[in-house]
Formats: sequence, structure tokens, C-alpha cells
Amino acid sequence: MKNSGSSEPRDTRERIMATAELLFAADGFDASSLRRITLEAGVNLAAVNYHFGSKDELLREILERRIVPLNERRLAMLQDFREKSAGLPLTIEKIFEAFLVPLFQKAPPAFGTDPIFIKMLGRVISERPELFRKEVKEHFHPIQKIFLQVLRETLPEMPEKDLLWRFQFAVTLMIASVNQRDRIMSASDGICDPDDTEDMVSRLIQFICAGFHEPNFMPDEIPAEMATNPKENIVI
Amino acid sequence: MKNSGSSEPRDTRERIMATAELLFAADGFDASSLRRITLEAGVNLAAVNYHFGSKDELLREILERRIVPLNERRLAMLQDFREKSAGLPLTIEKIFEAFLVPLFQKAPPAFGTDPIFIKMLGRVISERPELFRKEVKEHFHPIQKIFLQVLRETLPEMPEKDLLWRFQFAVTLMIASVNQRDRIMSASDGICDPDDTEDMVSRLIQFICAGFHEPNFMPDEIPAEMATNPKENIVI
DNA sequence: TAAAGTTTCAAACACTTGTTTGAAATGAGC
DNA sequence: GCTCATTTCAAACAAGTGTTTGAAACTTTA
Repeated sequence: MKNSGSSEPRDTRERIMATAELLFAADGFDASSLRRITLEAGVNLAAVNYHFGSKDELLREILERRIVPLNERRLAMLQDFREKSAGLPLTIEKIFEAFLVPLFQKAPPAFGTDPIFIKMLGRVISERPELFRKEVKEHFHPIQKIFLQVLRETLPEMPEKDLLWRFQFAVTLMIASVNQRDRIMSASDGICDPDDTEDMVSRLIQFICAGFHEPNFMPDEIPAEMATNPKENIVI
Repeated sequence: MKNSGSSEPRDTRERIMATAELLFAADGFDASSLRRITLEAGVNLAAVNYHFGSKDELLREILERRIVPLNERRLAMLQDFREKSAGLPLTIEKIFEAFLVPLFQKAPPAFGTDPIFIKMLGRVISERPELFRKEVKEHFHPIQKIFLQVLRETLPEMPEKDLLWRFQFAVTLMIASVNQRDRIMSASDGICDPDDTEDMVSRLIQFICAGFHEPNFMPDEIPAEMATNPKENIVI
């Protein structure tokens, strides 16, 4: 079943990256040893350090070859919607469609994204935050800035802090929705099925947009219980 | 500064648990070695295995002593709101206030919950899903069932699948909001401050409730792009 | 075909991990 | 006082980690 012999020359890199992405997604970064990765990829243990330099650098390369085309597709979709909107501001729904759909869309491994990558993204974000900080600054912040600008055109009256918080909730929920797939499935007794990507993405967009359609945030709504002495609230 | 000598007899367990919780929250489970935990706690390395049996069991005990009182406080708050509502169904806002506030509320370590615990929760959920599956089934599913029932009383017309998805989005966002604190902070250039707990929780409740106030989900709203051949959408 | 460059491979390296061990120290009960 | 159970401690254990090495096997170039 497994291709244990060496095939084409440049193939080794690709085999390592594909296998590593799969294992990182399934078991996390630390839990996926180079020995298991290379064994399942059918290459020698030393190949990773030969071709990538280190395990961290392997992860960085996997990330980058996915993130760049992902963001290109987001921008292309956004541009497409804009051309069709005849100068009018885009609806919040369309904006988040361009933001979310390319992330969940299944696509050829070389240029696109698919659930395996985003599952890996979700896992590694919380396991290697220091590695991500750099990657996020370089690739995700610029795209978030662009989408925030477009949102601002649609919602010119919304206070900056409200807009930012709601957008961060949207991004947080987006990441977590792939990160917590298994929990969602089992907590709903299988009724919520994250494998039905179309269904989930549509619901996600609806849920997120609802948050943006709300009136501006009123600080008076702070729950009174938070302000009181916590000791008084303990009930045993 | 550090208490390196042995103090009271029963103290060792408590010192280990407190330190471990802190380190697990800051660096994750795998990244926090027993050597570092015991060193910072000022106890001997072998103490963990003597008092808890294993590192996994230590984590399990930390979890359980937090989760049980947390859920007790949630139920107490829910009961309190119900008594004040004079038989009327609770508002969605009140329901999620009872669900969220006790989680973020700062409280004495022995009986309550605080941001350190929930940060740990967020990290370990994605790092040790197999350990969590059991814990979640035992402690979180029952409480989710209760809150779903209360939501159902308030929203009797909503289709079951819609209610479940929106509730799962709420839970997902709740967990992720503590898990992704650092990302939220840096992605918003410090304008969104998760350390301002009152502010964040209020906004979170507003955002979540907006999703529940939406009309029922219409499957027609599925973005057309998801159905097309992905290859056609690639833009380089 | 011969030389040079690239890639593979088995073995070892240096290090860290959770866990176990058996003797020493400490506690309570009589 | 002594005894017995509990707890601490330094040391070692077995297993796993990412990485390096230097010789062998290939490819490519001349």
C-alpha cells in the first residue's frame, strides 16, 4: 500500500509536505513526530532536515504555500462582487462570503485550500503561537485590513471599536468553527454536521452578519453581576 | 522568592495543581514539563506521580475541581433569573448571561473560575481532545442540555437544527474568545482588549443573541460559488 | 565513460520527557 | 520512648524527540 521506495527526485519534498499537513491536522504539531511523518510519507528520516532545515521550517513552508493563494482568492472574489455592485457598498453578507468561502472551499492542493489545511491551521494556532505571530502579521493582518475597509464603507456610522470587536468575533468564530469540528458534532449528537460544508458556511455567514446588523453597543448593558464582589455570588 | 522548602503536609497537592494550571494555560499541556511545574511549585519531581499518579490524571483533577462549581454557579444564576421572571420565558440575553458570566467571573481558586482556568481549558481542548471527550460528556453536555431546554421555551417556533447550530456557534465562540485572546488583541492593534472582561462579555452576549434573533435559516441562501467547480474559481 | 553534484540512507548524537525506585525524613498514635 | 504509615528526595530508567553525520546511491554534466 505504502510507497516505500524512492520515486521521482523532486517528489520527496511534496510527499513530506502533504503527509505532514495531514498529520499536523489530525494530531497536532508536537504529537506528530518526524519519524512518523517520514515513515508514512515513505521517505528517510533525514530527508526533512535535508530539504527543509528543521521541523519548524517545514511547518512554515506548508503554511505559506496555502495562505498566499487563499488570500488571492479572497481578494478576487471581493473584486468580483464589487464589479457587480455598480459602485454601491457591498452587503455585509457578500463581504463575509468573500472572506469565508475561499477558506472552506475544496481546491487542488497546489493552489487552493481545503478542510485539512484549515484544520491544521486551527490546531497549530494554539500550539505554536510564537511561530504564528510572524505569519499572521505578514499574511493575515493585511487581508483583515482590506476587509475592514470594505466593511467600513458599508457601515460608515458604526463606531470603530464596535466594528473591530464584531470583526474579531467573526474571525474568532471562523477559526474555531474548523478547530472545534469534532466537539460541535458530538455536542449536537450529530445533528450539526460540519462536514456539510455548504450548510455550515451559510449558517456561519448568517450568524456573523446578524452581529453586524445590531445597533451600536451600549455600555450600560453590562451585566450587573460582573461588577459585584465575586465572593457574594458563590453558591455551593 | 520561591518557597523551596516543604511547608504544610497537604499543601503539596494544592501547590502542584495551582502551578500546573498556570503553566498549562500559558504554554499548553505538552510544553509544560513536570520538571518545570515541580520546580516552580517548589516541590520534588516525584511528587506529581506520588499524589496524582500521572500527568494526565493531574490535568483531569484540575479540570474537575473547576468545572463542577462553575456549572453549579451557572445553574444558580439561571434559577435566580427564573424566579425573578414571574413565569415568563427568559430573554435570550439573560440565558446567555447565566451561561457566560460565571465562566469569565473572577473567583476564589477553591470554588470558582477565572481567566487562567478558561485559558487552560481552551488550550487543552485542542491539545488533548481524547481526554476531553470523556470530561465533556460527563460535565458539559448535561449543562448544555439544560440551557438548550430553556432556550427552547423562549424560542418555541425555531427549528431544532437552527437552534442547535446557533447554540453551537455560541459555545464555539465562547471557548475561542478565551483561547484566542492574544490574537484578538494583536489583530486589532490593542483596541480590542480581552482583559477588559466586562466589556468583552457584554459584547459577546450581544453578538451571540443577535444570531438567535435572526429569522429561521433559509437553505436557498447558500453561496452559489460553493457548488461550482473549484478549479474555475482559482485566480492567480 | 568519468567527474561533480545532488539526494538518500542507517546509524548515532545529544537531549528531554514521564515515570519508577529505594532510601531518608517526617508525621501521628500509643 | 518507639512504631508504623505517610511523604519527600536524589538518582536512575526507558523511551521518545529533533538533528547531525559520513558513507553510499543516484543524476546530471562534461
